[in-house]
Amino acid sequence: MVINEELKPAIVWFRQDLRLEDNEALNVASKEGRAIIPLYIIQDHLKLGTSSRWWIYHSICELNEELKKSGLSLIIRIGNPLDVLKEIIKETLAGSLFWNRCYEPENLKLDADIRKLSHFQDINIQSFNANLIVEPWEILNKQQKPFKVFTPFWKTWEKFDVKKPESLTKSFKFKSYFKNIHSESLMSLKLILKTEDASQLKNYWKPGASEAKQMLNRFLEEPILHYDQARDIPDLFGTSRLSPYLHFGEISPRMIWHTIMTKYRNSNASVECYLRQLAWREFAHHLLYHFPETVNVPLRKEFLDFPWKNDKVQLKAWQDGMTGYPLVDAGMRELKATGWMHNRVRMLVGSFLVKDLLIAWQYGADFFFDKLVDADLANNTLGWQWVSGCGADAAPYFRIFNPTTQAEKFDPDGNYIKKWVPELAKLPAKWIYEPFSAPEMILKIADLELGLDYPKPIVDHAKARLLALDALKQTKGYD
DNA sequence: TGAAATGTTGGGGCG
DNA sequence: ACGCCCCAACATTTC
Repeated sequence: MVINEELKPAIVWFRQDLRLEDNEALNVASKEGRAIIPLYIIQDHLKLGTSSRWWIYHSICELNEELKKSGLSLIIRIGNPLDVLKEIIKETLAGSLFWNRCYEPENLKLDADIRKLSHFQDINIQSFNANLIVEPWEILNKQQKPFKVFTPFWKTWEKFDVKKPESLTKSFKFKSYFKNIHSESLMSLKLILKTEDASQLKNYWKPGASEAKQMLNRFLEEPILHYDQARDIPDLFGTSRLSPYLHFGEISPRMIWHTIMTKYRNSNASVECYLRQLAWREFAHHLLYHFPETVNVPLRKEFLDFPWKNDKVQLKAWQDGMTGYPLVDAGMRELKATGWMHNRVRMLVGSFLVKDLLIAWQYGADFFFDKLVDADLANNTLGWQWVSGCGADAAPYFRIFNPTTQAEKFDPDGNYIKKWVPELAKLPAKWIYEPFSAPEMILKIADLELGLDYPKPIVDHAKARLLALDALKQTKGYD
């Protein structure tokens, strides 16, 4: 039987765009007037962290609910996307396949393979931009090369128009596909994603597009106006905490940008400071696209033969939040409990791992990728290469954070430390940054025995700093 | 989107 | 009143 061209359904493949609003692929498909097959594929080969798996499961449930309200039901499949897509196209005789672009090297490779399907099948394959304000290849410097420094990138980025989000009306109903198609159940998805490995995250997060919008609105009510100051205090709700929602595309950067602009037309310094952070996200994607090898390899090649120590026992102490430096440990424990860490503290724990412990940044990046709910290859890579001094616009090698000074500056009352390292809660603020310097009497009163209730420092920061400077100085390119 | 070392200045104590 | 020293406080340089 010949299927009328008009009736051929469109596959909308959801990837890191788990929302219905400002979703180009979905919009275009619905405008074509075809029946829509919304699809999500658990890619069996894709690297997914423990926290990401938990997040995806809940996000998919949400997306499914939202789709149902609009008359669609999400099809979930497991496997190699190329095979899965071939199968579904064959099954449904789909006439179009749409998705919104992802920018990781593996995903780009995959996209290229999938596009080739149109050589063998009569199918309209298109991808769209819904996840970045400016795509990585759209920005180049005057020499037609990618930017390696943030500020000039930002100056250029700022000048681009930000496309207005185009959204479907609330009561909109999609045309659904008439035939039943096999889909994995949410229950089996839950098992496959091993969500129980991170079940404590439910105490801190609610994945999904509607929560993303609420969080944005809450942030725009007031916190954004103090962002430039408050963002450095990990104990405050000074940052937007939208990173996981942005990573999974439960909210789009364009939605954020336009909501901010509508509310604060004459933007003040604090608002601009926040917008810069959105640009950092785009800068990270820019770098990942142009230098895909930097996922594993330092951008600055003189770091290739850096004499890392990579001590496994110290790595474990860092991961467990048992270094004996309270702010470092507070951060690592916040990460373990909540799947998130305040950025100020990310910089400190990063500096500590790489420079105090001389453990290669890749170990830190792997651990973060597994534990973070906002695990994002572009952002994670940029962050770790930045703190190590081996990346683009990186912190110079001699910039070594002092865990005590940072704590005094950014956790002035020790509230953040007390929250995540409760065994130190009884210490007076004066000693909470350096329990190992406190007099015996103070420790006794605080009911604290170092080495028993809380570890002694695993390294002496002052000595570690000198060793790091020495090692870094010998790195080629610095003399 | 550091921190430590080194340099400079100026007020106060004191002979 | 003056010079000298000490040392905060701040500025500059260095890693």
